[in-house]
Amino acid sequence: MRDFLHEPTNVTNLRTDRTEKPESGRYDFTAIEAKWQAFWEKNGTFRALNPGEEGAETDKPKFYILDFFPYPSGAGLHVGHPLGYCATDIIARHKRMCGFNVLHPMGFDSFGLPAEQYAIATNVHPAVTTEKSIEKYRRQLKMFGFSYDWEREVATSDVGFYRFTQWMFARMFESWFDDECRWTAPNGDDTIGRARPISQLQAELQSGQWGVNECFELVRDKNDAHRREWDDLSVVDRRRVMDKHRLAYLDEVAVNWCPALGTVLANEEVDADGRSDRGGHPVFRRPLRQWMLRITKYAERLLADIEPLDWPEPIKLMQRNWVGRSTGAEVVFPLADKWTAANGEWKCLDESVRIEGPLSYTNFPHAIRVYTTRPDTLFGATYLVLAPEHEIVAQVTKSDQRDAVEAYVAAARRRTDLERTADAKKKSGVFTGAHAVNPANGQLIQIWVADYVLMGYGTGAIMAVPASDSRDFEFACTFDLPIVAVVQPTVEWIEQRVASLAAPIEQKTATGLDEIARGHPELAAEVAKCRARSSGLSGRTIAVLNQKVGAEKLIAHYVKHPRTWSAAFCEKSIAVNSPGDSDVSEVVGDVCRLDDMPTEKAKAHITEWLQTHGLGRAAVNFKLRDWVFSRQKYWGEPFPVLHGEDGETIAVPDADLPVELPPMDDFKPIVLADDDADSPPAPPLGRAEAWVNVEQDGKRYRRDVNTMPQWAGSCWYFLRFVDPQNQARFADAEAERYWMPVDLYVGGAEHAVLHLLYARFWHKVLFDLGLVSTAEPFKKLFNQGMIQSFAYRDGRGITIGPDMVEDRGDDNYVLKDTGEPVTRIIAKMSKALKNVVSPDEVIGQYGADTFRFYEMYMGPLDAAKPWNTRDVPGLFKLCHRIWRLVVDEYTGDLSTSLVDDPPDVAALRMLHKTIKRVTEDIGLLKLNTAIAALFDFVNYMTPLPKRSRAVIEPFVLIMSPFAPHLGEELWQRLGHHTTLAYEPWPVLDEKLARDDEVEIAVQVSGKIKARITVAADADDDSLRAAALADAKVAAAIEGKTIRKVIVVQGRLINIVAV
RNA sequence: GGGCGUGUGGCGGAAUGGCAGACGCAAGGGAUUUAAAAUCCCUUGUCCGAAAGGACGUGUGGGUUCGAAUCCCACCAUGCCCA
Repeated sequence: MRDFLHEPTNVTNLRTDRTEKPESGRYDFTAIEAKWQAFWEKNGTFRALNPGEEGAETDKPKFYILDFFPYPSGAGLHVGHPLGYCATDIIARHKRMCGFNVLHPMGFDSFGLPAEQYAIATNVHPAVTTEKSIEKYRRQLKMFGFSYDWEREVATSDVGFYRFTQWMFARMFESWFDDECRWTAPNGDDTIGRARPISQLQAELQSGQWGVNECFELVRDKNDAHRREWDDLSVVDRRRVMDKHRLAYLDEVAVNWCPALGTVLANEEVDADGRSDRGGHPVFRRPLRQWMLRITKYAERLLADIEPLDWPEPIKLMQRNWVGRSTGAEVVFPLADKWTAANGEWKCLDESVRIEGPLSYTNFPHAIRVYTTRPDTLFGATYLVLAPEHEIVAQVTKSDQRDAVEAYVAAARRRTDLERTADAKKKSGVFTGAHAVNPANGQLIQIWVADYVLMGYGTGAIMAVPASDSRDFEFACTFDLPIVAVVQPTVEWIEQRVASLAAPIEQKTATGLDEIARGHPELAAEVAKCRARSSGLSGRTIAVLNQKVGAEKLIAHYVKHPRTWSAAFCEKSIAVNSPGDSDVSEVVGDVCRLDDMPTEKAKAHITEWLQTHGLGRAAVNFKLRDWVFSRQKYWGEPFPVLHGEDGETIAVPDADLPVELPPMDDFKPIVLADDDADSPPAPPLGRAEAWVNVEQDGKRYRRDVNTMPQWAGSCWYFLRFVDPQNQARFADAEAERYWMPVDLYVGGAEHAVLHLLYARFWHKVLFDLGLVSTAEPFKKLFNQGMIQSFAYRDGRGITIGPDMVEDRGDDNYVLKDTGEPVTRIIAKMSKALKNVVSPDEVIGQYGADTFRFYEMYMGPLDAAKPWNTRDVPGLFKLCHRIWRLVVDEYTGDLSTSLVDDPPDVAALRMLHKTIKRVTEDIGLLKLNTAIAALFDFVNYMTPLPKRSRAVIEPFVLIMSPFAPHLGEELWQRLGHHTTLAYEPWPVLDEKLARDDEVEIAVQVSGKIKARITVAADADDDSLRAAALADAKVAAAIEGKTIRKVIVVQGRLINIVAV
């Protein structure tokens, strides 16, 4: 029977009955969508023209609307990808109809690890698999009818694209960052610090304007004692000076080395157990020579410039936290066996050391330098902790501790940063046997090694103030190190501590409160009373406690016995015990006194004291690290540099770009034993001998065998979209000035920090070098939510995919096999759960317009929401109903209800209300409620016997951004001969969008008692009178006195009566 | 462990200080049909009630306000990001 129905001839024969619909009148989405996609492509409907191109209307305002471009994986799109694409397409189409020149491009982020892994797994070259994946994505994307200008498509792995990625890298290699450059940018911003061509640095040095010190740092002061002149430097040293300043530089840095994969991994490619994301192989921290980008130089500007951007506040916050700016001080802790402070002066016991000039933070041998955000707590620094990698560890360790320290350092190397800091409870560490001098009070303090201190932050050493830092507190408790309170806790904090110490009384332990009670007999009595009541301590009880004992006494107790409170007070407050009554006779010079100072003042005061005595200096620190920019992979951009045999590294001349990735049959990395932490990396490119060895100007060089990370191409692809065919430059300057910045950038929040931060940094370098016109690339950012899927959970809490579960209706779900009931939950789409939905099926069954409607109607664009296939037919029905507003399904002609008569006022009102709602909601990216407005319009129109063309035509226009194929088809059937893509957006008549009469709720003392209908423009007095005149209202206020009447225009009236 | 977000009918959601549940799905009823699908119309938060009507109701508990889903505090649950 089914087969029979699918026979086209038989179907035709069956169509004798009037209820069978002839071909011409049906909503045939397959034919319609194919027809209009072909039409748009053939007519170049969505070609965006650059200034200077024939036909370009540069007088129009521009709108650059961009999606996060996808990574083309082998699996193809799932329904999560197009969510943002549908939204941007609606905006783009709306903007076109509002008279904007719209740039709306699409491309592919096609270099990177997943493609390479896929290629290795299938043993097919990544170039081949990537091209296939892109074709699949392109075909899928085209099914949706997106109005991309496909002639602007780019792929980051195309040589025509990555030659400019290389060119930009070369610019960074040949630039340095001038911290002190004050300049006014073309956009009018006054800025400090600028990337400049490195040739300018060389010129300044050559001319003798600037010099360098022993560390090859720049010295601008001609009288600096440590200054050396360019002319006095050897050729090698001159080269070192240059290399030290480049924005792209080589350095030994600690990286995640995975021998089994033969490559370093990014932090996000390492899981919490210190194993590789792919394959679960061990990962080691070890120093390796890597390409680095000096993003830290831009930390201040990355922070400052994010402020005015129209980005979601949480994303801005995440970026700020990532940059992690903090202010504090760097402090010198002299080693106890090398220094004494006698007669008001530091004396070095190591006679081989000659100190030139006065002691200072940078001129203080045999000392440990720490960075702290809380220099005001220096008097509470009771020990020092070094990161296991700290170079001074071996030097300071005493012989009887050497074995223990070395074992500890070796073990720490096997742990990732994540592991080391994650488990805050289990503190580990080892004493070096050495001591340092606390410079504020002269006391000897122990030096420990512990892996909760990371080499990457600050100086790799910390001063531990257990009373003011929770990690130090736990560490001090674990190893029984001294705890001295130097900041007086606040009343609120003490109250909260009392509460949390008292809370467990009921259950088991009362030790915390007992400790307090021991110090204060009055309190002990109260505690006993509470315990007798066996109710624990409520907030009220604590208030009573405080009244009897007084918060001041509790605070004083904390200051004396911080350990008993089992928590550190880490906030800002008032300094105490600084120096308190400790013996400070050993201290150099005048004693620094901080007691009674608020934290900020104390910070400033001690920082100045440290500076004066050569023991420290004010410092700003960032969590942001320089960007590790090389990978030992095949499928990425080769570095456009050459390494000479003499150690010289030069950029490949621009004329020789691109440096093409050599074709290799064997593109796999050399993999090593899992635990071979010390083996050298062997990138695949190293095996391309013919490619690696080059000769230039008679000199032999080797190419760099690393490749760039996946982020590289995405740092600037939006610039290439502006002028994708340009062979001479990454983009024509005039076109760049016209289109940039991106007006709206839409994508998932998962790239919120890294991609967006890297792209901003990259853009700023280009900006400093005068290559682009805007300091920031993305004006407005919007994060679409994740599309989730349903899954099920059984009694044991195990998650089960939908294929195992039977839906018995009414939220009743059971296991197919056993009939065991399960509950429906919302989960991520994953292959493992088999709950991934492919757009191909949905579009095949219902069409692209229905798909677009559905995804936009699911809920707010930025919210995570579950895909529910069962809801899709509702939107399919909407397409049908819109169709029938215009077309007679039986004949295929225009509907007989469609008339040329002028519309009645009610219909006109409905139209203008709909225009208003849809227009406003599109502007706010609230596309779900915009579609609800379309539903309302259709619901209103459908039962009407006559529908005026004058309301239907504007409706077709405003629904067309959502369902463009349907829109175009209806527009054509309504007698128009051109695309509606550039038809002016219907003009709203505000007067018609508002009703003459409105229903107003009348409350009596906040409860609704009646509803009255009044003129929309009625004033307060007449509203009040109308409300009081209502019978139900009169009944409700019977016998009461009216205290107040609140009138909210157009909303409600509240009569307060008692 | 820290930060940020979310919590509303059977389900997705609407309302961001002013009539809670728009709109859609699902469910039920009716019209049409030989029948079904499709279509069109109606009902549908919970509880009490035959009905009229009433009470309750936006995770929980408190607070601010004439008025709170919306703002504040605490807690619970859940998601994301970072460590």
